[in-house]
Amino acid sequence: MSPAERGGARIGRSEWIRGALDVLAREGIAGVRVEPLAARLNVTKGSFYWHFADREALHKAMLDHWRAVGTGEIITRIECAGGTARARLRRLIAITARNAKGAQLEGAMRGWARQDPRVASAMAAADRERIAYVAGLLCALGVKPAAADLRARILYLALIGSYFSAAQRFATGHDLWRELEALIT
Amino acid sequence: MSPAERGGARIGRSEWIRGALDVLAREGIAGVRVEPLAARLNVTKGSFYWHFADREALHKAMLDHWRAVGTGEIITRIECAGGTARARLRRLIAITARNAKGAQLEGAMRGWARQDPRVASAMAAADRERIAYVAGLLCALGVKPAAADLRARILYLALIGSYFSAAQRFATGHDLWRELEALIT
DNA sequence: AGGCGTCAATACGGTAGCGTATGGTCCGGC
DNA sequence: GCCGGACCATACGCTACCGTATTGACGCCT
Repeated sequence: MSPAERGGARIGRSEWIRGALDVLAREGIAGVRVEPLAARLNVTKGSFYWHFADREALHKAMLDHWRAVGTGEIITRIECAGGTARARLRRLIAITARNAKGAQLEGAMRGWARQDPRVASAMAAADRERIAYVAGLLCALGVKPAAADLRARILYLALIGSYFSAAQRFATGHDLWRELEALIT
Repeated sequence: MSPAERGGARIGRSEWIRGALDVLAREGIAGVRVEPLAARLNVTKGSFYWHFADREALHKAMLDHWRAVGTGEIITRIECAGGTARARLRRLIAITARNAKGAQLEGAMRGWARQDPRVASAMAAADRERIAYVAGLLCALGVKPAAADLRARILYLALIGSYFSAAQRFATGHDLWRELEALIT
């Protein structure tokens, strides 16, 4: 049975990676298995082993893709939108604190990082970059550098925490983030 | 080969649960598998299926155990130690922000909760209880109830975040928590 | 001493997933 | 028209793990 016969189309490496990140977001890295993923993509694993040497290669590709596009995406978006430092900070919080899709993936990545040192070090690099960005915004708001660093870390930890808060009620609500914003500026 | 011949001892349900929680903390729920766990405990799965109906039953027992002893443990410890509200808050932060062992388990539980609604609801209940406790402490320090609730949530989110911060450097350091304590009181 | 309850070892069948090998289909260039 | 490369299907062997069934070791009670 050829792909055309089944109505399925031929796919490329990037479709595999996208699909894998999708599964990662919902089931964690343990859910990223070749054959179930192939079924989701309406192909067989014959396709997979054409594009990838093995499962490990897919994992590496997923991480690389995340590093390349997932890491700085938010910062880029905010910087492009422009505005004052306060507006950027607001936008950062608004974008991050909602946006369930990205939060799912971020959370799953952090779960993955707990078990794979390479992922952990990629996360650490992303964390450094993002915290530095937030600290810069706070500096622009007149917070002294030393305090800005501490407060950027607090804000960032709270954002990470919101990805894992089982009680959605506690992590959402504009009140919460407005209060936090007021506290750290 | 009997257990005595191998130097191994007969074990009970609770050893299985403890061992399973151990593995959960290190590898996530997907790592909790019957046969590897049996090997770790120096028995065979013959023992497992004596104590549990199936893998699912172990998962349920793990969750029950955590609910029973893991949830309120910290609060109890702090309340027993006594002291002023500020001292209790300090102790809470100190105990929670370090103590790698508990953090590992908490993190793994939160990862598990992402995939199992029963775990998620247990986590949510624990979150409610703990946040209410922190809010109570803040109230005792003179923070108005509405603000106390928001700030308790902020502190709690930051603590959760610290479990998942890939860059340890960012989640540790007494400066960070002292600053946070100063901000919310 | 015999019997019973508790716990564990072992052997077994079944399934899911990994990776390989091989051949088939489609499509563009010549 | 055919040829080669890109992509996929299929069949296969292998391992890890699940759950069951059966038997065996050990302690305790009478």
